[in-house]
Amino acid sequence: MAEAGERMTAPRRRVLSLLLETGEPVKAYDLIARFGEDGQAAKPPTVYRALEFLERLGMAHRIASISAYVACSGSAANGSAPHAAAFLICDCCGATREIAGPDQGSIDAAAAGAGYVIARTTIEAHGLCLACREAG
Amino acid sequence: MAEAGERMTAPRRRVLSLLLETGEPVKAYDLIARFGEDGQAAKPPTVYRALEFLERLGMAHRIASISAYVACSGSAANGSAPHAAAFLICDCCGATREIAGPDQGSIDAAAAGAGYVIARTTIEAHGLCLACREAG
DNA sequence: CTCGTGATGTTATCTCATAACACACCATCA
DNA sequence: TGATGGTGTGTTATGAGATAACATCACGAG
Repeated sequence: MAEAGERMTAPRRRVLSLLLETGEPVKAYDLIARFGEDGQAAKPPTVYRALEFLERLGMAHRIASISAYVACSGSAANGSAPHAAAFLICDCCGATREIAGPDQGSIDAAAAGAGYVIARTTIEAHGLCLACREAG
Repeated sequence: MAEAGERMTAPRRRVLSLLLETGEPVKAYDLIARFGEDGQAAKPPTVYRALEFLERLGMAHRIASISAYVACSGSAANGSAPHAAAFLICDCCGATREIAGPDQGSIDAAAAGAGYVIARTTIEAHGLCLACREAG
């Protein structure tokens, strides 16, 4: 997966660790604030560059509709290629679940009909989770 | 579609008009800059509020991955309900096509399995359009 | 006419993200 | 072993995207 010469360095590992600890989508500036083990914040480019790296390797995803980042819960975390991501996002409490994307093939087919070749697809489904519906 | 008491007022009409004129995704601050017929810019909340209204009625979509807005090219422009949106986005030239989303039912089913009820789904597929592939 | 809801105008500020440059690390190959 | 080139990091500064809060206005219902 990684291009030759790419390394899992300390800041990248640190950002991945923060994403994994959290388990839910995290804002970039939350990562920046929590970056230093000693409570020291990082500079924004440090974290954004790590996020770009992790996303490129399929170990993290950006959820654009809420401007947040999350560790990949699928097979990519184990070293497979970057993959299509699909998320269920609760608009009430923010709880987010990554699910299997529905039929990447149909998107590719529709794209081919329009002349496009697709590299990455993100599906973001907003609604309410069970707990928030029950809470009214 | 519209809630009782909601009106298509002048600023909303103006923003929709700008979106329709453009035909491609437009940045919010481009709308702000072009808002006045006389070249006067609008204040950000004017345009953001109009965009929120248009999106709520299914007449426009936000494409979060590129922070842009586009008039809906589907049936919603004619007055149907807000609908799932799917976009093909060229990472090279920015050309964007709205396509029929693949099987909203399968997303709803997957969401139900996780306890979620989905209100809005956006699919954003990034890749290259035909022209950009041919251009190398 | 008056009241309530929805819409607008305005100021200020907040959050998100990247450009640009200098320097450090590390494998490799002469 | 030391020159080299790609990759990564640190730092400063700034650009871009979006919203909070509050005052005022427009309009339809009663």
